[in-house]
Amino acid sequence: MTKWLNPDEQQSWRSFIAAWTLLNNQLNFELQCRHDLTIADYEILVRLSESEGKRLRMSDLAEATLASRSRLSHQVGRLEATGLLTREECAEDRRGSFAVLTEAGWQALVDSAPTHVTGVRTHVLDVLSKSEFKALGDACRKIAAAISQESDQSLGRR
Amino acid sequence: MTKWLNPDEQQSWRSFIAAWTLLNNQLNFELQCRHDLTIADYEILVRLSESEGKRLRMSDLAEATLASRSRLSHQVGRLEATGLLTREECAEDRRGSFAVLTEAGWQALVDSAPTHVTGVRTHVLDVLSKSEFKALGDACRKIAAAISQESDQSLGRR
DNA sequence: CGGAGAAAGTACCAGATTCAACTAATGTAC
DNA sequence: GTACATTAGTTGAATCTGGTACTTTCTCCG
Repeated sequence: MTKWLNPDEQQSWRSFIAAWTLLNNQLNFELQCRHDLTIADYEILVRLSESEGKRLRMSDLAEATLASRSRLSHQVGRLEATGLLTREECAEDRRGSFAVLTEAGWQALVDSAPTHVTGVRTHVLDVLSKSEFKALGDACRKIAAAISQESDQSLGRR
Repeated sequence: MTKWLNPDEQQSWRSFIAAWTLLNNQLNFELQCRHDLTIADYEILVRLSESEGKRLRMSDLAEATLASRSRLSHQVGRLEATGLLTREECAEDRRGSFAVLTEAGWQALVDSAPTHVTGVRTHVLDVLSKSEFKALGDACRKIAAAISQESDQSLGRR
């Protein structure tokens, strides 16, 4: 028998959905308006910028950004078309390829990061106390960990 | 000058993104697998089911589900095609129309709700203590409220 | 070795989402 | 009451996403 959510739980759950949706829309809007980048683009640039040699294997990048391989492939294609990154083939594993940040990509990130970070600060950090934000982070860490772990298990069970 | 996120803040922020993304994927997967509904479909059915006469004006439904009008219009079209709801014209305002839950739509909701609620419980409520979940809800409420309020203001400023 | 199976990526296709343009009805101001 | 701006909602094209099938390369094990 299903145990339903009580009204409080329901409301919290809906707030979670609303917070994420509104936040994502807003941050995306700001980024797109001022720098012609989507959040997804931005995430990719960030991950590459943080990596050794400003490059990552496609799969690693997909995993880091929680995108499907297919989606990432399309997206990298687009970013390559606009010149923010390039693909390079991988010497050790000739099936593989790297996405590599170009100078233009790095510059795009440098330009857009202040917008994004300021957005996150304004809409999240400034709205919460330190402990509230920490609690949010902790809860989300647990949720993410639980799902990741579970899907590892079901993969293992195959 | 931009004030960057420190590593802890960064990590919490990324957990928030990860939690939402993984959760959404997972819940969507469960719903789609077993009931051939997306989360978005489900949300629409829920909102209609909660409304007077199991009907809502398109704009109200769009607002409730945080969807754009265009998106909602397409989506309602699809749900109409599968028979889960119908459109009815609005007598008071002849520009307007209602989305109305059909018997089949109600049944689809009755069937799928246990899957969804169980999913939310398993992946969220069971993973957190009562107070952790409450903290999550409270933080999200504040975030959502802040963004809504801000965009109201900027609308007002027009 | 060599053959079966797994992994990395891409390509293709179908479905979803956005954007801008559009129709039709309503509201408002003179 | 007629013209202008607003609002409700839809439409179609362009873009984005996700699933699956496919190619190439690697790995493992006999």
